[in-house]
Amino acid sequence: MITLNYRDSRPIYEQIQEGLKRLIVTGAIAAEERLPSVRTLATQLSINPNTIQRAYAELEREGYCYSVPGKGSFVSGSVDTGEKRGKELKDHLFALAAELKFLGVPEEELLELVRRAGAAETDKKEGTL
Amino acid sequence: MITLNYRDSRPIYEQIQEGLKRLIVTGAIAAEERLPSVRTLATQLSINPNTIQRAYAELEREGYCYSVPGKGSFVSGSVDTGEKRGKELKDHLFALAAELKFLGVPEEELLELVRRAGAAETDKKEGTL
DNA sequence: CTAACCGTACTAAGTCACTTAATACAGTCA
DNA sequence: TGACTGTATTAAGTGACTTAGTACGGTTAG
Repeated sequence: MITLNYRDSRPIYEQIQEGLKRLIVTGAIAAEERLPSVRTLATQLSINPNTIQRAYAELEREGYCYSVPGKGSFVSGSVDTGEKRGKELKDHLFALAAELKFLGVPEEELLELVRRAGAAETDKKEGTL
Repeated sequence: MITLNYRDSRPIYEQIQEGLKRLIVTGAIAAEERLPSVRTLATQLSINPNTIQRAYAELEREGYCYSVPGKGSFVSGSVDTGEKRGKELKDHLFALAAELKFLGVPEEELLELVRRAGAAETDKKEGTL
C-alpha cells in the first residue's frame, strides 16, 4: 500500500517512488512482476497520471524497474532484493553512527540500540498495494 | 562554518537552521553566547536578511535560541549539548537498523559498521562560523 | 541626545518546482 | 477493432522560497 502525505514537504512523485522502491526491495512485488499502469495507479491515488509517470521514470533511471510501451512497467530482475537499497541504508547508518559518536554518545549504547532493533518483524509482510 | 548548497532541494533557511543547530549542539557556540545578527550573517552569506530571520525564528521555536529585540539572538542555556538532537538521532538509528535487519542484513555486519564509524573525528572542531 | 546597531514586521514581486489538465501518438493484445 | 499500455508535449495553476524595500521600537556606545 502506498500512502500519500500531502503535508509532507517532499513532492508526491517522490513519495510514490519511495513507496514502490520499498515494495520492490522487500519483495512485496516480485521481480518481473508487472507494476500497476500509470493510469490505474493515478486513479487509485486520485492524482494525475503525469505524476505517476514521473515516479516510474525515476525508478527506471535508478534501475528498479523497466517499461515496455504497450505492455506495462515491470520490476527489474536484477534488483537483488535488499541489495541496492541496503547499500544506501548502510551508508546512512554509518553516517548516523559517526555523528552520534561525535556528540559523545558511547559506542556501547549505539551497539545496544542496533541489537534491540527489529525484534518484532514477523507479521509485517503485505502485498495489498 | 555554514555552507550553503544551492543545488540542494532543501530551502536555504533550513540549511542555515541545520547548520546553526549543529554548531550549538556540538558546543561550537556556547550557551548564552551571542549569534551573529541577522543582517551580519545575511551579508556574510550573501543572502537576504529575511531568510536568516526565518531560520532564527525556527530555531527559537525549537528552543535552541532566544532573541532579545535591540540586543541580539542568543543560544539557549537549556540546550544540553547533544542531548536533544541525540535523542532524535538515536531514534533514527534504531529505525534504520530495524529496516536493515528486515532486509536480511546480519546484525554483526551492522555492529561492525557502528564500530568503524567516526574513527577520524579529532580535527573537526571549528569555531569560525 | 544621537547615531548605529539590534530584532521584528509587513507588503510586493519574482522565481521555480510541483502538479494538473488535455491531448496526442505508437505499441500490445484479446 | 477497441481497449488497454507507455510516452510526449503544451499550457496553466498553485504554493513555497527568496528577494527587496520599508518601517518601527529597543539597546548601547559616544
